[in-house]
Amino acid sequence: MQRGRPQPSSTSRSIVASGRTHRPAARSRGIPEATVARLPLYLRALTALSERSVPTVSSEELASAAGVNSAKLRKDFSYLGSYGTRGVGYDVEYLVYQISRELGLTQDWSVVIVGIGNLGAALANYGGFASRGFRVAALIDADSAQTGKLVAGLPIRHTDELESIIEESQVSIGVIATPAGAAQEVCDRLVAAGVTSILNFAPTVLSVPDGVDVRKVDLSIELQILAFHEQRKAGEELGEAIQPAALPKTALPKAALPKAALPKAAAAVQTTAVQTAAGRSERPGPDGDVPVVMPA
Amino acid sequence: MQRGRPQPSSTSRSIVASGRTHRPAARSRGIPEATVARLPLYLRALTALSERSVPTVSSEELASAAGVNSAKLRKDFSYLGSYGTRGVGYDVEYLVYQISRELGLTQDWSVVIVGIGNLGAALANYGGFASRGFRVAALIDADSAQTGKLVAGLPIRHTDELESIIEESQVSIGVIATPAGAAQEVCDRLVAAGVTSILNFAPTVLSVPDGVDVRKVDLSIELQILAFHEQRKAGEELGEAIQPAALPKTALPKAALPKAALPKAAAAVQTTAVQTAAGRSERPGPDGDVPVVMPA
DNA sequence: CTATGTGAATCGCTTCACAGCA
DNA sequence: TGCTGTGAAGCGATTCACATAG
Repeated sequence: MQRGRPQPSSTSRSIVASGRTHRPAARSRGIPEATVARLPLYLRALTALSERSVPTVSSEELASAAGVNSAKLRKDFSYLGSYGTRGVGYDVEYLVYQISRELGLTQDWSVVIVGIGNLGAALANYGGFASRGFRVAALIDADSAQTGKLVAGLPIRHTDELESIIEESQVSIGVIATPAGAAQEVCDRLVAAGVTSILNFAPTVLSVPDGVDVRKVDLSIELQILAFHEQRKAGEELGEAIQPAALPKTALPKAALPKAALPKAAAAVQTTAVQTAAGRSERPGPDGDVPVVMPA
Repeated sequence: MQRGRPQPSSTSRSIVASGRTHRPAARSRGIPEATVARLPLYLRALTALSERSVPTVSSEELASAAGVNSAKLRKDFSYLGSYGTRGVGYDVEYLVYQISRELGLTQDWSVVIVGIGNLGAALANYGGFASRGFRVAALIDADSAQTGKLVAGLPIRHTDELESIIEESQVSIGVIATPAGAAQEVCDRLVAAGVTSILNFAPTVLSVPDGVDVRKVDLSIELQILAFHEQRKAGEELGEAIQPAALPKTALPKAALPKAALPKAAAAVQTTAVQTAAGRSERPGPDGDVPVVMPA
């Protein structure tokens, strides 16, 4: 337990989020989460075909363009309805429309990007934003020295205006690109102001009330996963078992591991963590450690 | 020896990737992919505890700090071995070490970042890189006008040097932050030069030979997934069924949908992968997974 | 008595394989 | 004949619940 915070809703569930936040049974008409996650992929492939004026595609072709196998694609589409023609394939334009509608892209969504450092600027300049019904309502940063500067044609606005901006522009999606230490607070303010979906780029586990979806994008985690597999590959080549045998657990029942014995994996972190110290560590769990992209 | 390099083996399998690329049975000693994806999360939480000099944690505490439930955490740790003490909990330092080792963070990994726009710069400045055994060997960009400029203390080098840089620095992980159109070519060169793990930020499905892992981070996809849920929430409030009824499929057997009726969903990607797509893929990380982000 | 470690049940996604329609 | 749509089987991951160690 921890995290009590001025949340609008009742009990502050923690939950996390990589995928759906929780919500056991809330699918409109039951489209599997895994399928939803692939629809954007299909949409992108279909859009490319559409631009080349290709009228129809078979599940096989579309699947390979999207990088999935055809059985999976057909099963995915079956959740949307029977939009194909046996013996022929799928009508590209029609499918683009159906998927767009299913994903809610037939309407505009206002988003705000908080934290305009290199990453925030990159996101602001990202073309995929505007091209799919996402409208950047504002760019927000806590550094008043940045206020007013133009990024991607939009003026950076100060954090003080966050609530009013959300209100005025009916923002429902917030993108957090701040340092880890500021993420939870920004998140809380966004939620309190009415945002119900958050895309978090800060390396922190965010706590949000029920009903709010959080998805995270974490570079550090991705790299670590790659490292794991990379290590595995190296091991296979040499007949496995190269790793320094794990220190026998029994040898050190309690804390007893000489810092020196530990590879610098842990120690190093402190480097950046220091800066993160900004956000006091009163919070139990998450709170900074891995620094993330810095603001301007 | 280390990192071997599979070389663009025979047929250019497509594969794609969000999670592990494929490889049905290749786990060293069988740690589930879903567990591997969570280890970085635990490590981060543990690191924070370590900095606060907390000696031990219970599965319950650590789980809430990492945003997962305790049963899952205990099951995850059980794959690594019995590192806890019944009735007490886990020794923080010891666990940090074990997880670091398991993830391969006890050794250094050289990475190159290709495409130094806003995103590439953001990644270069990302503190989490250096803090976990990842060493940025070089920043590479195709724009010769940028060559030599310093970003995060490192000089930008020209694409022409890509192969020699990989060779010299024994780079095994490549981060692609170029525009979508250049991604596949950069990927091919990285792989040909010996890179066996790729983190792709370009909104494209990359084709790589077997043995090469690709993970992707795609902002556009994440936003679309959020939009889907956002739409669902709105629907619930109003008693569902607000969406403009789908055009009856039967009404337009073939292409017949007036462009104008389609939301402006299309228009932007035009990838290079379309042509090459081939093999099967795999599902993204354990949970949600994927998404995107464009370069400058 | 507490909190880990884990077999067993459950859930969800993927893959198979083929019926059915154009 | 060709390709979609889908029941059913197969698998992996999550959750349950409790035996077990300290």
